[in-house]
Amino acid sequence: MNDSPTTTRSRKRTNDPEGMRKRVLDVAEESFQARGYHASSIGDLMAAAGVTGGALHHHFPTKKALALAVIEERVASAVEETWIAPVQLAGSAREGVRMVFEAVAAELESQGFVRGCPLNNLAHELSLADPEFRMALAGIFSAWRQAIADKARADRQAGGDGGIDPEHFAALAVAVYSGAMAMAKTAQDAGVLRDCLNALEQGASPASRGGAKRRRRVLLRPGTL
Amino acid sequence: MNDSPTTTRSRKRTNDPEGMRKRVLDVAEESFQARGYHASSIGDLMAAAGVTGGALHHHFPTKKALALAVIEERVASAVEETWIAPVQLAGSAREGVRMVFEAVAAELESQGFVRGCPLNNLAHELSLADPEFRMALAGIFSAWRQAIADKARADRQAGGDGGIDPEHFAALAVAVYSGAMAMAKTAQDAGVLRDCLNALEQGASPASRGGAKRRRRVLLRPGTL
DNA sequence: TCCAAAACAGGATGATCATCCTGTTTTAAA
DNA sequence: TTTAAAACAGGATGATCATCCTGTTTTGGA
Repeated sequence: MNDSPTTTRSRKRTNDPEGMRKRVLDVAEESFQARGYHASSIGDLMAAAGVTGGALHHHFPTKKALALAVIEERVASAVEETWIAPVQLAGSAREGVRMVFEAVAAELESQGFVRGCPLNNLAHELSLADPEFRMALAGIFSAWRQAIADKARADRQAGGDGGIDPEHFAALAVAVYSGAMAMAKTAQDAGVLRDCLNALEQGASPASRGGAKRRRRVLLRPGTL
Repeated sequence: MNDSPTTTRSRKRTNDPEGMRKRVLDVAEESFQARGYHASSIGDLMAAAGVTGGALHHHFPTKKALALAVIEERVASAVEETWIAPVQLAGSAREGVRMVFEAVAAELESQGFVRGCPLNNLAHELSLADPEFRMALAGIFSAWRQAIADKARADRQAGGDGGIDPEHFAALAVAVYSGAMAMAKTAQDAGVLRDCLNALEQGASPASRGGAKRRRRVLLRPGTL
């Protein structure tokens, strides 16, 4: 923002490597999410973070190293906070999934636009670009699925009766969320999250049960952004 | 190389605007799928298609115009051939979905690698980049969902018995496929497609508690076409 | 205090990219 | 045959990009 006064030579500099690294990661996480990896130039990132080329290069020698740090430190923790912790705290895997879907849908609707799932956004762009990217992203998907499967397994043991295979249920939950977010991002409408949750909870069978289903109102005006 | 009747050394050029346009679209479709939009340079595309800059610029003035053509002419028809037509020909929406999942899984397994869903790949990278991209991609998602919903609606009328809302079922099917393909691409393993299909067909319920809930009977016998 | 390493500054560099421009050849209608 | 537009060739151009390089300042032990 502003530097030293004009007349006084306040050339005092305070090193703050952790803070500077954090600012770069903040900006990179945001830009990768909004514009993607290839569309985010490090020049833009430098300007947005207020960081010089030397400083950025000191902390992240290459753009790839920066992206890897974003994936491992930010995307992973976003999945952890949004999905893994809530599911572990929920009464059951099924209920945890429902709560996350509803929480995300509500957040997107109040926010008014959809930028998509950070993990899926980067996974689509980078999985085939570099094996290191791919492995880092695959690990996050794996942890995500595992957390849901663990919860479902615990449910099964507590309830005594076995339902669907926990691993399969976890794969389904992650897939539905990922795909619904893709559609929500493209349509800029979070309503599809509710549609999918609704279908999931009704048994996912198109013609197996008569009964009441209700249509939910979409709060977002289509066509915005 | 003596196919020309005249032995003059005048290099005859034959204009083939449609063929040249097709070659460019072929190469662009392939590269956008494998590397993405931003990672595909038009220089690479020119070399791969054997086309000069002037010719490429004549047919596609900008890279954006080329991508829009790929989306509208290639991605849309890929979804049509892979999903819409098979679902319409299937015995039911549910069965059509199952057949597509299995066909894609089998193809990916024999192929040995996973490049992902063309629509989702471009949707993730381009939906937020440009409103024209976003609308073109949203239209394909919409047609995809609509085809499945129409089929499910027809099933319901034919069967008399009403199940889940056809629109919701369609959203779920597209979401599960999209998300499963994202995971398959990142893991480079198509097995998750089978996991998700398995979970879908078992009712998507992770555990039933103490016999309070019974597995729902599905109207359709397996194996009918 | 001294000094080496870490932290930071900021310009340089070469490569790459999408687009544009001028000119030539082909095509089809007049 | 004439002619104008379409089709194609291929280099030019300026912008952008990621990385590197040289130098300066700060920091934390010794």
